[in-house]
Amino acid sequence: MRTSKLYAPTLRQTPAEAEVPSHQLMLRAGFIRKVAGGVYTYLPLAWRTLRKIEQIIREEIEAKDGQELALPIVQPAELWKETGRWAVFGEEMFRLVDRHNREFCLGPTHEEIITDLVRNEVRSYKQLPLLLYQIQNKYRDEIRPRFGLMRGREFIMKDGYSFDKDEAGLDKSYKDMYEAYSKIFSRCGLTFRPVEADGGAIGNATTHEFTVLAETGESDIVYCEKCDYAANAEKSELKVIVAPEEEALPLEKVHTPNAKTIEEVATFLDTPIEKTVKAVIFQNEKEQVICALVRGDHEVNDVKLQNITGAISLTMAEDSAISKVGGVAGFMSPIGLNKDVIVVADATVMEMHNAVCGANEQDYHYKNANPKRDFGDVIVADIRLIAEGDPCPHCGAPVKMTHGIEVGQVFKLGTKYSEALGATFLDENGKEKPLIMGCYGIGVSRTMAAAIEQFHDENGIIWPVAIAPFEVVIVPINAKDEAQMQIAEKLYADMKNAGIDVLLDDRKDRAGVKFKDADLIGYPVRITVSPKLLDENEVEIKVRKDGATSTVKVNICAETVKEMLKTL
RNA sequence: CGGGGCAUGGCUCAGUUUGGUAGAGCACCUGGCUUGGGACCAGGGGGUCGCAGGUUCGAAUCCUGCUGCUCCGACCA
Repeated sequence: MRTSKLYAPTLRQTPAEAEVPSHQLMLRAGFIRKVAGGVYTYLPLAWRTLRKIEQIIREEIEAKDGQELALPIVQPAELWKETGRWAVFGEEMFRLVDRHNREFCLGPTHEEIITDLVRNEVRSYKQLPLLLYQIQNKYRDEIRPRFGLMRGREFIMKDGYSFDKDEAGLDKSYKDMYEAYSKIFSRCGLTFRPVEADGGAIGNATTHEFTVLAETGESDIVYCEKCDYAANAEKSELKVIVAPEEEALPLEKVHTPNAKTIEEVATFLDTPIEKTVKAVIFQNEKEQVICALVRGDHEVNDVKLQNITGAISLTMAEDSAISKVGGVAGFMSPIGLNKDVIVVADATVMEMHNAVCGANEQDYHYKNANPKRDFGDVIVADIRLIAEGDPCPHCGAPVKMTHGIEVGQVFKLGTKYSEALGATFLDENGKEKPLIMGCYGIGVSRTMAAAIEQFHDENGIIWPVAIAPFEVVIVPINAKDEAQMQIAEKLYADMKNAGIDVLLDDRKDRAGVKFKDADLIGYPVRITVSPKLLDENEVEIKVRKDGATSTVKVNICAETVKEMLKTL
């Protein structure tokens, strides 16, 4: 490919709409253009990178006997109604109606479709295990698309599904995919970490997220440096902290004017924050009010809370809902609320003595609240969010926290979809059983963005070789100079013959322009054909990653670069 | 959905407070000159100022409504 023919319009200035590096750089370097909120065109450079990522995925999944197929994007509502997810997905699903008024959606994921396919064809355990996958656009009408390709409404996803006859088979399929994913992200050159994640609505399902470590990541990751524990913060379990025994004092109502936040209350009453109880009020999709109690210095883990209450969605409660259950925002506690409220207390709260909590009355709190005595009937559970320094759930050492971008997830589904859709097979004994399923996703377009988040500098992108749009760019300082162009053309031909993915920047622009573009787009290696080195029959090699330069004779340049690419 | 901000040529923005008929830099076209880090000179093209109403002799500017984008909070690959 020659740059003069390449459609890669670069921008000198950063478009105002972009906030994070990957978004800014993909716009500037001519990788993407926005068409609508969360919807982008992939230009040739982006498409080359995406195809390279996809190819790596294909090779690794097929090494585990996965087979690629293509499921439809347009999907009938009936299948989704069979599993109940037509309602569950809610606003996030792009829905459409055809001329006969039949309902469809644009696929946000494909469990329904794939299970429907398999239930009609798989009859016997002899046909198992089965691993099917596809790579295509997915559609989710996100509340708030942002960060360019990191959270789009249309995005490219690899989704795979395994079908097994028993748990042991599922364990094997899961392990296979876990290994394949580790290889995929390693081959893409990414620094990543598989972390334990929350199984969500499917109870205690086993699931791992593959997370690329990056500042701008939206996931909070906790990890332990002592052992190999790593988990999504919302998943991590916490031990109960038992406060030292104290004699229970009588409950006392105290005036606390203008003290609404827990810090203000603690300061006002001169009480350590560890002896206060914080109430956070949510409401679920049925508008039931849920009062979550944690120690004053702790935070509520809303994912855990959602699982425990079985809520489909949880939002912060409105003031009207709070007053309906007899509470006053800012002065909440379970003491004195009516029966319409669901109270969930963190296990640590129940072990506290003589604590401070709200009095459900403007400007009043209680002192000496003893949860076991005073809080009445409450659900006790682990609903606290882990924080830096909390003990590691495995070994007890203080945990660290970091941010990550979730690029993949492996999930043991079990029989959730096969039971809902009646996908069964006959086992060795002729007995009908539901298929045991697993599902495995990779955000392909997000992986591209994550790579940029992880590898860039003030001059532009720094692609890992494996997923760079081109591995090498040849830059003749002056494309109007015949001697230079002759060398450049020779190198271009040599490298193509050597199987190098090479681009020739034959534009008649000044050298500075071509250098700036090369850095911005981030080709791993740049070859400069310079009049200075012409007499020696040499050219310069520059590595994008560390800026190292060296010179090499023209006749061995291609093989030198070929070797060099293996080590970058 | 709640809360901020923005909308003027392809891009970045000025002009809006105090109405008077649209401007800069970059990009683009032509010619010249130039080639190791986003050159220079000369000439040129391109905008019904997001949309719809209204006020006014006159609206990018004032008023009303809408739309789109974007950032901060609850979802997800």
